[in-house]
Amino acid sequence: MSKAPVTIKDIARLLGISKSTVSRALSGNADVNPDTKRKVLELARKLDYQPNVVAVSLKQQRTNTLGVIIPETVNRFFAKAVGGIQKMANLAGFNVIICQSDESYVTEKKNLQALVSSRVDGLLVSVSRETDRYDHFEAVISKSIPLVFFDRIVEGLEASQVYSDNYEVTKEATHHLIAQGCQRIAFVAGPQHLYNSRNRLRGYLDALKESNIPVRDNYIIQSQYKLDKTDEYTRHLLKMKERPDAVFAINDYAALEMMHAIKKAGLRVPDDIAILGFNNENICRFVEPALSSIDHPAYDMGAAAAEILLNQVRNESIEPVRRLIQSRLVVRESTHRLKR
Amino acid sequence: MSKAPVTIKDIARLLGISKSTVSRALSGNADVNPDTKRKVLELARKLDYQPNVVAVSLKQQRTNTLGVIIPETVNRFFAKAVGGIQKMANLAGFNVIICQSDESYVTEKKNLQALVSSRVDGLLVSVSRETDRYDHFEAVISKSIPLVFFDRIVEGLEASQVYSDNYEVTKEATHHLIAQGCQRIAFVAGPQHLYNSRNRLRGYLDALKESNIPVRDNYIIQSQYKLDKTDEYTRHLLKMKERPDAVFAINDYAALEMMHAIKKAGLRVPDDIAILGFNNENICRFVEPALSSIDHPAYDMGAAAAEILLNQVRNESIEPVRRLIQSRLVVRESTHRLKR
DNA sequence: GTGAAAGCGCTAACAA
DNA sequence: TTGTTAGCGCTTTCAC
Repeated sequence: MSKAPVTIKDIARLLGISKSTVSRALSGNADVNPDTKRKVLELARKLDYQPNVVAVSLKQQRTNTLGVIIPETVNRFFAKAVGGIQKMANLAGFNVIICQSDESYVTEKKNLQALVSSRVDGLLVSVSRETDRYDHFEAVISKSIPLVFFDRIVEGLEASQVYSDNYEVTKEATHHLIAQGCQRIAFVAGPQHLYNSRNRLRGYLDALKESNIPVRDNYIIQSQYKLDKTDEYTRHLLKMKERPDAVFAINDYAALEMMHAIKKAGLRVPDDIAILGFNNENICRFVEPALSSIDHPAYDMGAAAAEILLNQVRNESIEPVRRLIQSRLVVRESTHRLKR
Repeated sequence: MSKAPVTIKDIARLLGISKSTVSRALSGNADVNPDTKRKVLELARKLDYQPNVVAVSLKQQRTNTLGVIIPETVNRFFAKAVGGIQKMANLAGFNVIICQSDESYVTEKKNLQALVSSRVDGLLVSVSRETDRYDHFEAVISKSIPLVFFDRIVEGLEASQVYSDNYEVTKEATHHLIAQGCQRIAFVAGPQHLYNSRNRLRGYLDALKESNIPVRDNYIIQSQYKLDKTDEYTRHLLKMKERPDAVFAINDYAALEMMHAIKKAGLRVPDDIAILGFNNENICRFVEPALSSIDHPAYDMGAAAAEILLNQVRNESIEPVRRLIQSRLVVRESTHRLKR
């Protein structure tokens, strides 16, 4: 039912000129008789002519489009990062296609192929939790398609990386808990094939070591892949003989869920158990006690990644770049113990 | 620097056959000598051939792509709706391009033009808060591009709509507050040119009317466009001579912020002031008191909208459809008063 | 300043 | 079963 869209051919026919002239008039970067140009622009506007970017893309061998793969849009961190990406891309006149891997390697690989097939000019990727092999990225790199990882980065590939200092900030946060008098600090760790999860765990362990606090394996909880087991962890932790006096949660929502359970169990936060979140969602400020957390500038990471990618796309030089974006510890009530 | 991607021409040359044969072998829906076919597929895999969908799109005059315009990805409601859209689209072999209007009419219009220029096969739109005229949508409709509005719908256009019963559920929720003994119910209303905001306000007003509770204008707060004035509203409400005994917030985050301020002011929720949110975020369950809210099935709305659109795209019939998705009131502690 | 023609990668009607 | 050809909408070289 769809009417055929207006093309330069239509305009040319109606004006009795050739389509090359119409093209030139429309693009504006070639000499065209001002009078002809005016007529063309007028008619184009009147017919609501929209250039067919599909045709332009085919001709130019570039789509002015960036492909993005993130684990999930409902994850606020990535939603914000996408905001930064889109901002930068649009400023540069680029479109953005967003795919979700749903934390699945298989889906991530399919997304990648779809984006390559769509001939995006470059790729921005935050890998899925499940991804522990990188053949699909290697294929992209061998095609010389510019690729920038952000946040959930992959090491050892010829690709740029925008990442935050998970190691440093986690170490700092652990020291902060220790300074509050906490000695039995539980830590919920993510999958260890992920760069970020590894660094967080390292930061935690090194902080303990630096403070001569023995590491106890049963305080380290290995979070599962997909299932949300926060409920289970919490019960497990509360039942321990030597109950932890602090918990480093895997994110803010898990922290709040834990806090809820702890309070239900008749314990006080932070005096019995201090809680630390991850991501510094808005909501941290509005709960009681207000939740301490670690702030990652998601928007900035997305923007930085897009900036690097756009540079590579335009310069045709894809020399890998590494950019660190600073995270920071935000101390609120949930980890602020009054000194005794 | 980017290497030229492998094309069917390359495969044809390497195999000493014509590119039409390669095309046929690859597409699989034409008679090709099984032996030739095998050779083609083998070489294609070996060279990691990815069909150029740009060329296919130009040829076929359809892109197998849906365009989506939402106000913001950081809004969880839309993030979830996008999840539903992508699921349906991918099942049907369609890609999705997502644009954010940032709640701006101008950006929305630009997004729309970009998507039309990209020759998407259909459009899914939730209008920006600022949008109060619809010329840009009319232009799309006059081009016979299938268009489905979801959640933030527009009335009076030849387009399909997927919406939730804001009127009914708001009325029900208001009656619930009244049943709890609330008589002075404050209501934070959204911009009245928006269909949803209008219906919510209507629901609230009609409930009061049905219960013979006089409407008091100063209990109705007109929320501003962009600025988050929750802080200001709350102080204003708390300072009133006849302080409200219930507040209908504009969303869950605003509700939590209000709850926080109310508690800080030494008042109890729900006994002094009951609070009702909107959207039923996960977090509602983990705050104290747990927040009553209204649940909108965002994912389902997105999925339903995509389903309708895909139908129209495939059938070439764009007879507008209206689909209602049920919302529901979720009562928790923040509006549950013990009867005296 | 303008037009004719070629070609981007692919599909499909037609011919062989 | 296969090859030839035309053409999707656009840009760009070349010639005038």
